[in-house]
Amino acid sequence: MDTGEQEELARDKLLERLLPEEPCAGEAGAGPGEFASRLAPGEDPPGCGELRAAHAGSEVALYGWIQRRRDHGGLLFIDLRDRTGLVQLVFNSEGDRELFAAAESLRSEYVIAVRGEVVRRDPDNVNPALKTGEIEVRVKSLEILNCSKTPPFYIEDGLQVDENLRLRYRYLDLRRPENYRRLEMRHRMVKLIRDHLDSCGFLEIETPMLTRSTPEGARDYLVPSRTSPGSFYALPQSPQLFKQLLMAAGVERYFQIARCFRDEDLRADRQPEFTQIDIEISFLGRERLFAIIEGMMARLFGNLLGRELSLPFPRLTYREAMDRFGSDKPDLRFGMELVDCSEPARESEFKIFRAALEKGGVVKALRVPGKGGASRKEIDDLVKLAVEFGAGGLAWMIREEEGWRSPIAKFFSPALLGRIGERTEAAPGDLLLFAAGDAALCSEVLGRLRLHLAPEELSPEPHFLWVVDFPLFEYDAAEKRLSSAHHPFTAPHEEDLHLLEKDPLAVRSQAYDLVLNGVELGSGSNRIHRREIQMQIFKILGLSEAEAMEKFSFLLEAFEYGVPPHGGIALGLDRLAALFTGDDSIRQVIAFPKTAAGSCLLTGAPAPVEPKQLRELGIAVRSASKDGGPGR
RNA sequence: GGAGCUGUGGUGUAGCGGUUAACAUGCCGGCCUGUCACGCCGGAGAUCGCGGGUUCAAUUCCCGUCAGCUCCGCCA
Repeated sequence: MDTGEQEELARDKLLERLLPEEPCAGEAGAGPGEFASRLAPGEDPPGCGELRAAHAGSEVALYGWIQRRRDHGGLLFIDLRDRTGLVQLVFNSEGDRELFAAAESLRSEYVIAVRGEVVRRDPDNVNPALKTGEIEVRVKSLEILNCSKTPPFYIEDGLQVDENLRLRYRYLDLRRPENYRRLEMRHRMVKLIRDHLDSCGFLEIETPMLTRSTPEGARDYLVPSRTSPGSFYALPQSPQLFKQLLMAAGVERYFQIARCFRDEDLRADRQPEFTQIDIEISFLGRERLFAIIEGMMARLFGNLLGRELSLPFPRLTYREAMDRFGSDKPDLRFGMELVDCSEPARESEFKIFRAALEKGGVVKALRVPGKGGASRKEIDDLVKLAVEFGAGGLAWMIREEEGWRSPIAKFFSPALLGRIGERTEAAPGDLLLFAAGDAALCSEVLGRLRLHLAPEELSPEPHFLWVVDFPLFEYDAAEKRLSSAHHPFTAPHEEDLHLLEKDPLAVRSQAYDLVLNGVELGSGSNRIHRREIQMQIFKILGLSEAEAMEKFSFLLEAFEYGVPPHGGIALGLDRLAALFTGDDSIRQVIAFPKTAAGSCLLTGAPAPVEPKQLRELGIAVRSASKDGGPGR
C-alpha cells in the first residue's frame, strides 16, 4: 500500500467522524436522503452555472463536483462544478463549526450536495470571468456524496495531456466542460436530424447488428455463432441491404442513426465503429432526396451554428470535379482551378510535354497566386511532393513583370507563353506548376498540390457541393478485376447501359457524394431494383450466378416481388459532428473512442477470452497474439 | 503492410556521454477572513516506456520492441 492510499484511508476515517451517515455513499438512491428527495418530480432546481443575481435571497440545493478549493484559514471558498458551470460556495469558520470542519476535508472531484443561500457579492468581489460571478452561495448544510482520488489530470478546458491518459480515464476527460459541450452538440444534431426526417415522413427503423458477411467492400468484423459452430455473423458495414429490403417492404421512407463497423486501418477521421445517418426513399429519386438533405443541413447549420445556407447546393459531375479540381471531393472555399494547357504545349519544343501529348496524355497547369517568390528549395520540395504523388515530374514557370522565369521557358515562343499566360490568367508574381502525362494522374497530382498550397485564410462560409455521375466501376489492380466504385447495388446511368458489356469502366453510375469544404460527408445512389441488371453487375464484378445466389439470394428474390425504384444516402455523423465542434479528429465527438490500433484504453478491449468460451464456439486460436490488453 | 513524430516525479515540460536529473503545476503538512489559477512557508514524490548493444560510464548514442499520434496503402 502506498502512502497515497494511507492518506486516503485516513481521510475516510476523518469523514466517518464528521459525517456518521454513509460518508461516501457511492450508490445513488442509497436511501431517501435529504438531498435525494429533492431531486424528485417537478422542476429541476437551477444548476451551479445557472445561478444569477436574480436568484439572490433564495435558498438552493446544489449538487456537483469540487472544482477547486481556496482555503483562507477561517474562510473557505469552493468552486462547485456541475454540467451547467461553476459557482462559488463560501464557508465561514464563524458559523457552524462542524460544517466548516467538513468543508475543510473537501478535495478535488469530491461529489457533494449543499444547501445554502444565494447572496450577491460586494461589488469589489464580483468576478466578471464567471457567469455566476455576481453571486455566491453561503452554505448551510453539506453532504459528501462521494470522495475522489486526486485525478491524474486536472479537469479543465484546454488542457494538454497525453491522449493515452485521457482515453484511459475517459470518464474524467469527459467531465471537462468542452467535452460536455461536444456530447451536447452531437445530441442536438441527432435530435434535429430526427425531427427533420420525421417531418419529411420518414420512419426510424433498426436493422440487425448480427448479419451475414457479404463479399466486396471493407473487411468485416466477425462474430462466431455458438449454435452453428464454424459459422459467423458479421457486424454491418452499413445497413445497405436491409434498407433496400425495407423499400421492398413498402416502407417508402426509412432512416436510421446507424452504427457501422469496418475492420480497416484507422485515421483521424476513421474509427472501427462509426455512425451513419442512413436514409432510403422509394419512387421519388435523387432530386427529392437532395432537397431533403439540403433542408436537413440548413436546419443543422441554422439552429446550431447560426449560419444560413444558400440552397440548393451546387453540383459538379465527377468528370468536371476531377478536371477542374483534381479531386472527387473538391474544396470550393478557394479557387486555383486546374487549367488544360495541352494545346499550347503541343506547339512547344519541350520534349517531355510533347511526348506526353503524343501518347494521348495531357499537360495541365495549377496557378499558385503570389507564390512566384518561392525559393528554389520550396520549388524543389514541390517537385519532390509531386513525384511522391505519382507524377513523373513537375515543371514550373514564374510570371514576372516582364516575361517569365523558368527552366523550360526557352522551349516556348513568346506567343506560346502569352497563350499560357492567358489561359491560366497568370499575373506577375504567380507560380505555375505543370504536370504532363495521363489525364487522370495529372489531375490527381495537381489536385493534391492544390490542397497542399491552399491559402491559409479560407472562407468561413460552408461550401457544400454535390458530386454526381461517379463511374460505376473502378479497376482493382491488386485483385486484377473490376470493383464497384460505390457498391454493387448502385444503378448504372440509364444512358450508359449499352456500355456495360463492352466498356464497363466508361459506365457512369447514379451515385453521388455530398461534399463540404473538401470533406466527403456522405455518399448515396439510386439503386438497382431490377433483378436482371443486378445479376449483370454481379457478373461484371466476377461473381458467378451461383455465388450471387448464395450470397444475395435474399435480395435477388425480393427483386422478384415488385420492388419500387429506390435510392438513398448515408452521411457520416461523426465527421459532421467534428465539423460542428471544430475538431480535427472524430475521436473528440465520440464518447468512448478507440485508438489507431483499434483498442479501447478504458476497457482494454480487445482482450483474450476464457478457453471455455472458445470451446463453446468451436474455435481454436492458432497463436496467442501479443499480450492482449493495452500497455499500462 | 510501410513511413514519420512522441515517450523523463501524478500532470506538462527542461536537460545532458559522468548532474544531488531541473522547472512549473498538482499532492501532503503548517499559517492565513474576500479569494476566484488566492498567497506565504515547509515536505514527499522519477529505477528517464521496455529489452539489448556500444562505452570505464547511457536518461543521453545505436538496434529492437511496446504504446500513442499523423500520413501512405487499405476503407463497396
